[in-house]
Amino acid sequence: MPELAEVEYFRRQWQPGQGAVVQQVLVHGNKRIFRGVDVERMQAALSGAKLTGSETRGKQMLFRFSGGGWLGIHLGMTGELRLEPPDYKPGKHEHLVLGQSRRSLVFRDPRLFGRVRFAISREAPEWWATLPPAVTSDAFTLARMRAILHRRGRAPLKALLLMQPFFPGIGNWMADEALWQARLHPRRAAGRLDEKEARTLRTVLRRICRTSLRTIGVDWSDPPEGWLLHVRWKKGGHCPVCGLELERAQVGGRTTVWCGRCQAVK
DNA sequence: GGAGTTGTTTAGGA
DNA sequence: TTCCTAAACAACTC
Repeated sequence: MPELAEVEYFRRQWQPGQGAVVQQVLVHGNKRIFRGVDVERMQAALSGAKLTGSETRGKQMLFRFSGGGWLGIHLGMTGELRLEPPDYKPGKHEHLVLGQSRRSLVFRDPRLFGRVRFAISREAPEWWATLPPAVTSDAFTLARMRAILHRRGRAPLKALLLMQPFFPGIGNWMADEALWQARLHPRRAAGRLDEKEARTLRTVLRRICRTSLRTIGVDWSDPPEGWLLHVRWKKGGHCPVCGLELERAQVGGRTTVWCGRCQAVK
């Protein structure tokens, strides 16, 4: 499920726990989810620590704790964060529960594609500090957009937009949405865009990120009418602009939806 | 029962 | 060396 805005939504779910002390840290099972983490050290460090802040970058989340603990969470394909009552006993797919006096902060992920990281340090850990600039940030300039298109010139646009080092937070539906709004065919080679198309793609990407953060990211409300998102899951869905039945095929290894008329190949 | 899934990592070939 | 693709990971729904 989670792309940029969904990740932000889930980060907010733990917001009521900010400022409160974690009394108990429950970890469920073996778990590839915790690969690379010294789980006992994490449990020791977070027990008695206060949750002091959190942020998202792309699909990554970081939770900061008193005592220098940093908890990184990636939701994978099916992860979610939620609140449950105090003394909550984790179910089968609930891998991490931070028990506070008034609530439990729960990380659930049935498919185990998610990932937990942990560090103790003064500054944010290296794997966090080195993440690329947000698509919505000032650093995501037109020059940067052009450089990315040039550097991965042979990649199909759809595959390029899914590369997290370049477009942090963009996932399958956002990539399709952006290409549809920019009227670009998903199989177009990145290096073949002209100046105007590159500018359009950047503008559209930034708007989609900002708008979905203000809707989905806040309360899971719907993005604007007329977005491809509202029809892309339905089989036999039609283009919101021209009404033509949408195309559907694998591009860049992922199911891709586009309009054969509005996004005609050049 | 089989196909498909809003993500990432890795192996292997070009 | 660099870049790209397909498979693997795992559990659920249709």
